[in-house]
Amino acid sequence: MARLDASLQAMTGYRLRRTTSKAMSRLNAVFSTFGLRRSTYATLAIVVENPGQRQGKVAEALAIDRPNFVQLVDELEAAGLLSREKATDDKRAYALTATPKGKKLFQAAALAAQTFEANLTRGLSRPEIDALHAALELISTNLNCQETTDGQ
Amino acid sequence: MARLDASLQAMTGYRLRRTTSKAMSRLNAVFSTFGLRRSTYATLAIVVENPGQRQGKVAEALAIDRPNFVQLVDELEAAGLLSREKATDDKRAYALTATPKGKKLFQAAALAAQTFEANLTRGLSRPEIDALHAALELISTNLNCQETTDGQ
DNA sequence: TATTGTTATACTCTATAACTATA
DNA sequence: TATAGTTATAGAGTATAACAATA
Repeated sequence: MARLDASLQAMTGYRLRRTTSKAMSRLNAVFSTFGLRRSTYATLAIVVENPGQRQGKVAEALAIDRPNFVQLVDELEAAGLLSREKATDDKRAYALTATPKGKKLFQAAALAAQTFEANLTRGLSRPEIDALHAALELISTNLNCQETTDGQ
Repeated sequence: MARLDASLQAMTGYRLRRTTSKAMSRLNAVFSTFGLRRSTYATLAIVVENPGQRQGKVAEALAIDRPNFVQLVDELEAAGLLSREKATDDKRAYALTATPKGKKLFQAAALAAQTFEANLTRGLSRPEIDALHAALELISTNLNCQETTDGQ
């Protein structure tokens, strides 16, 4: 007998889960050397590249529920990596901006992330990586549409 | 400006995470109609298809830490879906076997899982699905090998 | 000594209800 | 009344140390 999970391996969902789980664990290890996790790195990435965006918009872009995002921003702010500034046009809202320290840390972490990416996709050609991304995109789209078709 | 996470989208790791996260959430919803979760379904699948396997071997196949697997088996046993039987050759070990009720529930849940799979991969040809699986397999292999090469 | 299953524990991620201050 | 950010809380998944029974 080969693998006990032979029939599960036929399912894309199972393969996605197994591969992603392992990859995310390793990626967290990469970021931990910078005092970051995947979520704080991703937050920093968006804030560095989109200065002044509102907190809620950043949370939405990352598909993180707003209540959970509050503590992420707290953490990054406490570490001096970004700052909350009152939005001029809406006193309820905060605009997020990366500090110089935050930008610098992000650049270093991004380099490590790219090295990780290269190791992750080693053996895949550029067209193969593009095809992988396209397949994941299509699956994402299918999942969005399923909201409607599932209930029938 | 397009998407706030534009640069993150260039990374396979990020795409894997976003797509898989959404898919797993939906898959849990599918299994919940059978009183199952992904983990209990996967356990049931292996036990149905590999009767008499030891608890530790099943946990290992699913990459679930043994302490965490105990409560999964407890749950399935309490629901009358599988049974623990003392292994004949090793008094420490338990052999897991699905009950008739467990087999029946698994068959029904497996059908729902296949429907979910079809919706998930809608728009992908069989060769494209195979290529996706191969890419995920290669990435998994790369992740295993990185254990060695990362530290250098 | 090492291994199987177990207990206890803790940490992260995720999800929801409800509050406040503004709009 | 709705929205932005917040607080509190609860559940699932994950990870580790340590124990009893057995090998």
